Amino acid sequence: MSDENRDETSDDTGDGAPRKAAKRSSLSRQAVIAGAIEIADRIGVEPLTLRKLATHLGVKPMSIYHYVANKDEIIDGMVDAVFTEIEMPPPETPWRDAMTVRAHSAREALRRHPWAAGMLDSRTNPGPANLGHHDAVIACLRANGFSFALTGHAFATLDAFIYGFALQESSLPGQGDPQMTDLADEFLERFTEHFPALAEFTREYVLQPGYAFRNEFDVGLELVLDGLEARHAAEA
Amino acid sequence: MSDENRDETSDDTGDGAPRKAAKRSSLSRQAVIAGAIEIADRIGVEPLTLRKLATHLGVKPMSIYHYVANKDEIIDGMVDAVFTEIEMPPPETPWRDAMTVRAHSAREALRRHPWAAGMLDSRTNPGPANLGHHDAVIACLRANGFSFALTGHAFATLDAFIYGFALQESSLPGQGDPQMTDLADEFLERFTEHFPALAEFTREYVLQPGYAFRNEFDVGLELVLDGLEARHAAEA
DNA sequence: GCATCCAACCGTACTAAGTACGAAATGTCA
DNA sequence: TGACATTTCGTACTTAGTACGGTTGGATGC
Repeated sequence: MSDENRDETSDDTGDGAPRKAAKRSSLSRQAVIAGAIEIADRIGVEPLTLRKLATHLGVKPMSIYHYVANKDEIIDGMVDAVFTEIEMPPPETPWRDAMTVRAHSAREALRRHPWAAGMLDSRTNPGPANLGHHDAVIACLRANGFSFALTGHAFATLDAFIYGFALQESSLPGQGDPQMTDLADEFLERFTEHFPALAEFTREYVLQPGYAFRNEFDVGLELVLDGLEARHAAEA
Repeated sequence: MSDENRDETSDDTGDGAPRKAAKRSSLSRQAVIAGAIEIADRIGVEPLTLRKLATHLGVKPMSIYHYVANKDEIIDGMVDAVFTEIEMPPPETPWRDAMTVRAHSAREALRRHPWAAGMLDSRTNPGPANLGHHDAVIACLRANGFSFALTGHAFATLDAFIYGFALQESSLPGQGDPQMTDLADEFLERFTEHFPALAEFTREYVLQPGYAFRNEFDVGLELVLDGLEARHAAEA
């Protein structure tokens, strides 16, 4: 359980460190994790099994163990791979724009990989991409004159919002799902009496054409950024 | 270890099926779910098995299936039981106070049951306590003059923040853990060069006496509420 | 060319977990 | 007390993770 080598296989096209040349290898740690992500994107993490992964990769289950120690290591790798997809806050950019970019990027990544949001707990050891991303975030805020304390607040609040939003989004039934309206009708019929406010809200707002939960992200983000901006101004 | 006074009022789950009084039942759906929560609080949800649960309840595994259809139903019940512990926004209270109360209460509940935060995805069907809680939240906001749209924004943003914060908190190493400092030292030594901003932030802020991540909750919540208040005022 | 080596790959099998099926146990009521 | 319903459990099947050791085939030294 004490792993310490998180360095290898960071080269993708084999240009950098001349690791052991692949002999008849069609497999690699990268390929394993990438394959696992493909499957998880399709069916979710919980139904992801090593056997399905092996089939997907065209190998037998035990072959996988040559590249990872166990399934947990695969999951950790998957989560960190998602962080790879998140744009860093661009340097030389006002903090608010930078945070907006990275927030939207994170949200997109978590939308491509809905299983990832719920994985953030129980994954106690962050990978290098995760660390690198947060390093960049902190550097950006500090460079813009944020105190340590305000940096901490911004960091915690933005991340909580982003992850929490992704979590909510991933537990929603498919948006635009044609049967969503059916479900909602059923829902309304059965629950109007018990949950009148919720029913009314659903009927008069959520079910109206043009509503999409995902749009709430922008508003919420602006709201948080407004709050940070006010505190930043007060600090100066 | 056989203590068996489970005096739950034998009760249906609100689905309308009139359950008959248990005859020699020391078990019940309630007891099953309560036991599962106790175990999950101690060891987490993933290591929770029906066999461990059965042992904990003093019965054999298959007995559990008389009260629940399968393990998923237990998990759903557990999540909804957590919502039971969350205080509703008190009526006849200004919205900001009401939201503060329920946010802190939710956060406490999710801290008592750290496994719950990550369970919110993949649990597509909300239970009655969940629905009831959100009904009360919406009712509170609407009664305070929030438009449907602003209610939606408040709802989405607050929940995202609360869940996201709980998620972050649950993935943290134990606060006050005496070895946290050791870990941090190790962390700093190894990562200062790669992640200078993160390292500095950790050294100069996180490791300072008096810092506790949980305090970030209050600041973040105020921040969100400030934003909502401004928009509410603009709406009037 | 050939023996050797070693990484890559896989066959087998063990353990644990969810749970189907039906039997056994036990309490209620006529 | 016996018929019956409810509750509990014994057995066993299936799938998953993975330990362990064997097999394979290209690169290397002779």
